[in-house]
Amino acid sequence: MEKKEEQRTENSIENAALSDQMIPSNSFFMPNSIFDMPCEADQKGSLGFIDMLNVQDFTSPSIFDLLQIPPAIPLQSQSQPLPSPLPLSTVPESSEVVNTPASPNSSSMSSSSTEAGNDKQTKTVEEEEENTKKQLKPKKKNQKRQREPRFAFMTKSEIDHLDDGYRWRKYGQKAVKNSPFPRSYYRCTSTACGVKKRVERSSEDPSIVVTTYEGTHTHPCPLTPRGSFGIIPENTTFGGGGSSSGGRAGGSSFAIPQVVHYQNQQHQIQQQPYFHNLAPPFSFRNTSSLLPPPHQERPFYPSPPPLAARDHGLLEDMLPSKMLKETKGDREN
DNA sequence: CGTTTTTGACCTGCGC
DNA sequence: GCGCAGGTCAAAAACG
Repeated sequence: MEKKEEQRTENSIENAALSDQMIPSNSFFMPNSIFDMPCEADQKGSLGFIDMLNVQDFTSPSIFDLLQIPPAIPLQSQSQPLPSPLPLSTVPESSEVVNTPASPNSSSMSSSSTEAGNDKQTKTVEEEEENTKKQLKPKKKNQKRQREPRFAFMTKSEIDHLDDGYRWRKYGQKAVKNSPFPRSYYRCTSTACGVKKRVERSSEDPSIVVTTYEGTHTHPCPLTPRGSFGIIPENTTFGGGGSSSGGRAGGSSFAIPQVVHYQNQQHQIQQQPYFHNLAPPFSFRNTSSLLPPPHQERPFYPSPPPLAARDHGLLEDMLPSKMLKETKGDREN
């Protein structure tokens, strides 16, 4: 049983989150860039954090495109150099993570999902809707449950449920084996959107919240009065406009998102450096001290801005020195 | 009153 | 086939 236990333990988080991707460590996706992009998103409809991740098709080019991310891009954008309407035709989701950092700076947040995706990605939004609905009820029969591409983030936060601009409804909570913290399951409240997300705290570091997004939003961010990132609305995280899930999770918090490396085979969450440049773009509750003036919109940097300078100070204030070391080390690599 | 959270039960997948 | 753990459902409760 021990073995099993170990395995399970290891999987607890990875399962939750991953298995699907490999995200290059030293480059989540440059908050500076992505979160600054909202300048554009802002004008067109405002994209939320998740939008950036999954729904790059509404108006602006995918962040991944912007970031010059090669092949391995999340969700639909994968192999889609240009923005296109949701229903991508046939995205050969090569499932495997083909992370090929285009450049040292390119943040390739690959997504690729191994398990799921294939079908859905080829379906139309409507189909997806139906599919989602069906899954809610009749499912439970044959056929393996299909899973969508997933993205996992490690976030240094006091609260479990971070605002990301979308509205989520909690539909379940489960105790995780070998973890004192339960895992919460959320679903996007938008009827046509079957995106889910799981939130759990790392048993190793309670201050870290592992958020796993699964699926692709089929709608623009509902909240975000004015863009999601970049502009930092008060009391907003991830540019979300306000509250999510009823906002009951409220409370003060700060969060430092960090992409987790989920390696299928290694089953290991690498304690990657929390965002190298997590400063501004990422807005978190009560982090005003870390943020630039709310009105300050930042231009999108095609290439990483002065990150090195940035993550210093901020990071050191918030992260364990150990992590910083790792961060540095990672960066040097 | 509508929406969201809570929570126990049920379903599913997987390893043994 | 069995048991375990993850994931989801759905009724009840809580909240605004």
